Amino acid sequence: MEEKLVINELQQGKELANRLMNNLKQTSSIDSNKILISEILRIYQNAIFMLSFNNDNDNKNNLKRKSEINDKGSKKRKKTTSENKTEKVKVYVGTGQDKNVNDDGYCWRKYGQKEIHGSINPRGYYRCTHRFTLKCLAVKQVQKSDEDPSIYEVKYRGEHTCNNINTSPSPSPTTTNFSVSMFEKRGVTEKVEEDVKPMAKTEEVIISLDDLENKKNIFRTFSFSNYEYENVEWKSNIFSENLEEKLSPATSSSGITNEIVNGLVSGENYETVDSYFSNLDNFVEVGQDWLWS
DNA sequence: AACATTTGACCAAT
DNA sequence: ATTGGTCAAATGTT
Repeated sequence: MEEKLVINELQQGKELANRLMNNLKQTSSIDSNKILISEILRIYQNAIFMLSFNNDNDNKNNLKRKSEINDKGSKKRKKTTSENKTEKVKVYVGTGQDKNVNDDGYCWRKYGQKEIHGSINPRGYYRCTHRFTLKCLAVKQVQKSDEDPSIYEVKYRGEHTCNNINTSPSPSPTTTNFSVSMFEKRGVTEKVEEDVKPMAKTEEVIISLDDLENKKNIFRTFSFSNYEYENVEWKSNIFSENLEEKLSPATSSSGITNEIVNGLVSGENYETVDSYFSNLDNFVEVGQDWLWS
């Protein structure tokens, strides 16, 4: 049924793209087009995201072996003893427009930063602010992608037991900024939805925003398949199909690009949306640079 | 004063 | 010896 979610996302993405194409032929408001493009980008990112997690599941057994063997060893790792063993990890990829990647509804406190071998960008380590007051053991790692500086890879580990005692009027615990991330760059900060809605002047835009709410719910309720915490680079887990590719990040990013382009291109007809956005690189560039500047 | 961040040291695993 | 994750003192911010 996760597959159905992906298909649903892609179908709606195509529908939105078609609508955008019609808008472009006529003289629609720029804002309305921007929102459509944002939605399309977000939908495809969601779909890619979902698919990549399915791939992780496929590889799960291969990756699992090592740590299981290790668990039988006599050595234990430090004080994490209590819940030790197989910790669950959630990973999500946000765009650079997630101006504040940390703003996921929880309060985090940075406790470390490391240069990672083979990576250009350092990895930041965050723990829940309520670690000591409420014994909330959730942690996360944030690392800017080397391949695409506009992408942040965030790895979550451990469950929040703090019930998210907010220090600020921010989203509910289950809300992520992912769904609305494309809108953030324009705005002044925090109140993303409120920044967007005032520009909902045309009917087109209003419909899009309604869709947006639906998408947010879909994405929010989509349950990513957790997988065991492994030594294999989690960044590559997201983008690679096989282990060989994981070891050569240079090829992996282009790998997924080609996959997606192949999926999008359905013919030579220039009038189709598919060919209009036949190159993902341009596609992404449109979303990130041309869109808001 | 009470937080948060930075950053080198420390530790476990390999 | 190397690496990734965490600690904690120093420093910064509110």
